Amino acid sequence: MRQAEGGLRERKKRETRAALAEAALRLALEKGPDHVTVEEIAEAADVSVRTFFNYFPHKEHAILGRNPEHLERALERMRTAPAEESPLTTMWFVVSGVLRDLENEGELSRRGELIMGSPALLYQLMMSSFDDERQLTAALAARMGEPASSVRPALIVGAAGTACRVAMELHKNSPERPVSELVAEGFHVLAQGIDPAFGRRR
Amino acid sequence: MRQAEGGLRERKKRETRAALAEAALRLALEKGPDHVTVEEIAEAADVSVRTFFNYFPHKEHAILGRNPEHLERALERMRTAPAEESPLTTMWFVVSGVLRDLENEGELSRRGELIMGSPALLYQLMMSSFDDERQLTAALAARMGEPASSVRPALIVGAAGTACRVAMELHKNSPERPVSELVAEGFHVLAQGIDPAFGRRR
DNA sequence: TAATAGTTTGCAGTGACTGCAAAATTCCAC
DNA sequence: GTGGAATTTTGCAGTCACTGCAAACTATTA
Repeated sequence: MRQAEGGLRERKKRETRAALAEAALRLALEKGPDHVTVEEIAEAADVSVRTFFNYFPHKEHAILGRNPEHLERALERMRTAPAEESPLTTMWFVVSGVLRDLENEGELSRRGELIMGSPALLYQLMMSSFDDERQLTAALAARMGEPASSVRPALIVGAAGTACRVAMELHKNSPERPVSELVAEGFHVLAQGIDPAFGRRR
Repeated sequence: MRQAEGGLRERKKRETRAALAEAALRLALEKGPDHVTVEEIAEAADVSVRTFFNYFPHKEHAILGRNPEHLERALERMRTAPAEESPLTTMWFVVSGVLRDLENEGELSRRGELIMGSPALLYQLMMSSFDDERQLTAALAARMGEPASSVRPALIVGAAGTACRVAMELHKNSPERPVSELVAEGFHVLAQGIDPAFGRRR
């Protein structure tokens, strides 16, 4: 019988994965993401290099240590949102949920600057974000009763992501403003219209 | 005396660069971006592999073959925009200028689907876009008389980029709608407010 | 035409990543 | 417990991207 949770095998896999992610993050913080080799990470987690690649497709993925639960919870939040909630409001709750998750795990401060300081990491983060965006867009379009090919749902999800990225970037230069505050401001600007005078003379 | 344009040396450099970019694009279209090796590209352009890396930092950069003139023209457009033009309108002209440039070069159709089909290319494009974004943001913030740390200019530039990306993605699934039309729709949605009901019940 | 400055190239090396097949480990039925 | 099935780990060989270095080459210019 297949036991997905309790078995020794499953537990060991979780442990190995966690050990690799932890080692990757620690070493990246210590030595800078570009100066860590997969060999070191594997060694620190006490497995072979080959095993590392059984768990993660590349170094960056391990450092990012993305938690698949976040996306699941985000999609769940979207599915169960009250019908009368407007789309960007839903995205707002989704995003703040993820931010809260990250803060609870202490990951936000720990990984934030690391990511923003490394093109390779930012790139991989966005890469995996695109997958998420696609799923979120599909879910949001469904919620809004719009076809998958319409611009608005995709733009809402994309712009929300942009607001997060911009917030992280600005936070890097103005650390006194917390990310969540910057994100909130971004959402408000988006909501009201980024530029009401568009196409007209102001 | 330094002669930046006419010299044989300069011309040869331009030719080599063009030959490499052309070979990279042709081979990527032929065999798929992931199945081209730098060795093949260099061979097709009749230079050594090492020389390839003197011109481009990585394979993707050569395939993208980004034209630095586009950014320059974009920044120029922004600098010379009439004072009474609203920020997103300025971005609109900037973006349509680039789109027109790309269309004139026949690059849009040729590279568009290639890029959207390859994660590595899309990431690389975005990465180089980030640099552009930073410069555009700075220029736009200056134009708007806002500090570099404020959210709105960064969000306008970022959201404009998102509109372009979303347009490319949607165009891939609905080729009958031209990219420029999708971009235009995106800008209008952004301008009016992506979600006027944000934070309220609708 | 000779010195100089800039470009190309080969070479050696590091490091990411993959496929394959053998070895080790866990699982499960008996 | 034990044995065979299923799964995971590992080593190994190999490909490819990319870098630094120093030698060979080529255009420039005095």
